[in-house]
Amino acid sequence: MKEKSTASSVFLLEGTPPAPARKLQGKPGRPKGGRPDETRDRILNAAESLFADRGYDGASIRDVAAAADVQINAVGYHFGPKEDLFDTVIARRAAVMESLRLDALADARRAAGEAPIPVEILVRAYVRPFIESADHGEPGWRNYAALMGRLANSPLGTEIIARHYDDTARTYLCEFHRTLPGVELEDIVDGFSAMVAAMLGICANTGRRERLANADRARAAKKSIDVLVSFHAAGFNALSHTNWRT
Amino acid sequence: MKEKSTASSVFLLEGTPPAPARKLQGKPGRPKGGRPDETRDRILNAAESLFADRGYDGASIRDVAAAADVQINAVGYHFGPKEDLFDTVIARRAAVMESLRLDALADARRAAGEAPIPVEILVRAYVRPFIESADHGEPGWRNYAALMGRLANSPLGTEIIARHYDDTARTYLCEFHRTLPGVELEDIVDGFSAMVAAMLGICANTGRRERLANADRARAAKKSIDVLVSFHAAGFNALSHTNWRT
DNA sequence: ACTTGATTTATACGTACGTCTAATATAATA
DNA sequence: TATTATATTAGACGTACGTATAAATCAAGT
Repeated sequence: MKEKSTASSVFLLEGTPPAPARKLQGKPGRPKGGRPDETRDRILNAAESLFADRGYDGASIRDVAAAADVQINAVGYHFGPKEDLFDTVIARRAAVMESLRLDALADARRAAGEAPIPVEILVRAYVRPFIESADHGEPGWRNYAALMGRLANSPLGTEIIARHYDDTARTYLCEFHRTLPGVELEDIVDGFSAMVAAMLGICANTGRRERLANADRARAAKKSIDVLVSFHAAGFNALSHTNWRT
Repeated sequence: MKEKSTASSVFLLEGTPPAPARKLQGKPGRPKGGRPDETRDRILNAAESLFADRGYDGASIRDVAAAADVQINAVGYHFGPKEDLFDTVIARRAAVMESLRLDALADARRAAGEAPIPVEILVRAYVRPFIESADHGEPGWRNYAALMGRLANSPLGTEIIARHYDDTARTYLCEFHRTLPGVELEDIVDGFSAMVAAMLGICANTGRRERLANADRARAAKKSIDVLVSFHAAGFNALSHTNWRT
């Protein structure tokens, strides 16, 4: 296995420009005008899409290799065992997403000054990067969002999510706590979990919402975000107005 | 070597392991005091637990058979192909759950008379049977709840959920619509989806909520239900007070 | 009592899986 | 230029998978 900085891969997330003709040669050995980073990204994109569609166990390394148009062993060569490939798929976009969320939070903090950040702003700052990326980002983001939704309630996913997303979640929870000082942390966490679950459900795009609403197509991302924000901000506010001593 | 050899039979005879506790006899053929229904339930319970832990592809028929203490082929004999086994696992509890939910809705309708049913009552009627079953029902309900959570955002799960749960969902959506007449159906469906996602997230018991709240153990089901109901009822009410003009 | 069907054990088949090794050709480096 | 490192092709290994078949044994109907 080789050790390599992920900087190039993250950079390539912005867009894979040329899409060079593959299968330049059927010969073994390092290809002439080879671009290893492009190969790595092709494998990661294929894995992301297949993991999203079929799950970790349902997507085989052979499937990934075929979709990426590489030999089977190229996958193991670049990413090691299957679990490492999976984690790499999650990690490269988790880093981007968390940075977007922290940026949005920093903006909100700047706008609020010393005052608590309004709940609506907090909710929007957390969910908007995810939903918008899944909607207008490169197609990979849509697969990634579906994959995260599928992972949400699984043991494997929980471990990975903890590793990549808990830090930012805690940062947000502190802000929620500051905005809602009378609410117990456990209740805030329940609301936060509900918010995340709803966000993932929207982006999973299973078609159930459209079916139940008798709609012929998915709503615009902007409307989804607005409804989600309004709904969950009201939920958070209700936590401080409720007396649980029933 | 296609011909069945006698050597293998001899090997198996001398390799007979110590008889397991449950095995009344190691002989082939229908067992003496056999209870086929009990065998079927054992297989379904084992499958339910393993599908919940490892997912559809991650749990093998061999795993299920071993956990149920039956031969591999007993599974296929009783339930057919793997997909049919999976559907049977879902179906048996879905029928019970939907009946509990429709009962709760009927009670609410009776209490409300001709008036709209309050949102809090609707939310509680839908989520309480699920959360309570997962909490103090037979242990299989906990596995079932975890399995449903894992299924929620997956293509396979979507198809199965549609088949078993959409009818009742539509019935509830009608009531929500009656209670919130000024709200578009699509917005109500968004709220309903958020509610279901939060409910499943609670019952999936991944431990993330406890970790983020620095809690050492899960909250009581009653408190979870109360928070969820209060939170989501407020969310639904916000849908009618919001102007989506932008 | 006899026959038929149901349920179990035992075993096998063909395929797909994740991983590994070897060979080879280019890139990078000294 | 010589040498090492890297990226690719090709093939194989051992295991596990879902499923199928045969035989054995008991239950149930006649």
